[in-house]
Amino acid sequence: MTNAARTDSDHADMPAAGAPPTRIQRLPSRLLNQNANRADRLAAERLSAVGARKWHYAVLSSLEESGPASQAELSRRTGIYRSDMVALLNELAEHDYVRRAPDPDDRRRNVVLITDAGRTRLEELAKLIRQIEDDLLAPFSPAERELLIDLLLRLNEHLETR
Amino acid sequence: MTNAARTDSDHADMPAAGAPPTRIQRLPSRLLNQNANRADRLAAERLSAVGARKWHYAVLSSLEESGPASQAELSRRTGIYRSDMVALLNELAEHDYVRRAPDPDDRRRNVVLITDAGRTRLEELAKLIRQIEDDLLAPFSPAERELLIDLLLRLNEHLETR
DNA sequence: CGAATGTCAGAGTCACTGATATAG
DNA sequence: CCTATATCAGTGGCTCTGACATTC
Repeated sequence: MTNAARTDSDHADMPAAGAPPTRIQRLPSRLLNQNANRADRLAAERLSAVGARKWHYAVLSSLEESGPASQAELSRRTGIYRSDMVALLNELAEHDYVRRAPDPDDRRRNVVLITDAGRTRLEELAKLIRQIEDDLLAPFSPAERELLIDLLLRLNEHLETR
Repeated sequence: MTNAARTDSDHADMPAAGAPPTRIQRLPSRLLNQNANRADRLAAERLSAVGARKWHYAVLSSLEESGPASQAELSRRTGIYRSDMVALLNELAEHDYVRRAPDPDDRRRNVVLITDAGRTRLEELAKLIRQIEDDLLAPFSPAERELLIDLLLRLNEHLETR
């Protein structure tokens, strides 16, 4: 009735793999969730090995790609909430990967800049991320990867406005 | 620097839509997450209007599609943890959508069955879910929907084993 | 004045762990 | 004896809300 040799508290009492997908397994929302969770775990595992989280990469990457920005602007770019950005930047600043400087033109703002150490860190994380994404998409051909990303981008755009 | 007329605490300080995607916006793991969250919110909103959650549908659907099962078996089918299944079944049983009967062949088990009321509820939820998925995938042609689901299924299979 | 910024404190949800009593 | 089942209690992470002082 059950399957292989697994002790009690494994993952979530896994199904008998290889079976044809049930109705709920074909639900896009479910598929998205399951894939997101698994991809996240994979990424978190690898990144925690170097003491990083994916948000670190997101922020550093944005700073390098689009230049310095206020925290609110960074928040917009990355999709991370203003309120959560604070602690995140604290983490990055502790390691001197970023620096906060008061904006002379607008004293409400901090200008956040990436440091040299931050750039080095970013390269390290970028390499890791590339490996992770590559493992993630291992079963797909380059064309399929493009296709998947494109579909997800379009879906994202559609859901953005609800 | 900012965009339209939005009060302070909207969503997450949204980006200027329509811009070309940045590096991080093209990351599959990020795309999956964002889409999953948004799809979830959409589903939760609609389902809460009739006092349901997506897990209700998952369980009822599984019972109808694959027949009665023990809680552990249901857990395997749906991917919901055994420990979370308890409260979920309590909710469903309160409304008499499912019933727990002791399994005569194995007194550790409860056999969970769907009731007539449960079947009616399932139909109601299935209709809602169809609408939700339809809205979710609105921008895609039928062929593209199949494609997306197929890609996500394959990805899921791949990540299942890590 | 209304709106944006950085910050903090906390809610709600979800995946997940661990332990226990009971039964195979 | 080891394993499975149903159950309960609790953790950790993440999204998200609300409020506040300061500045535009």
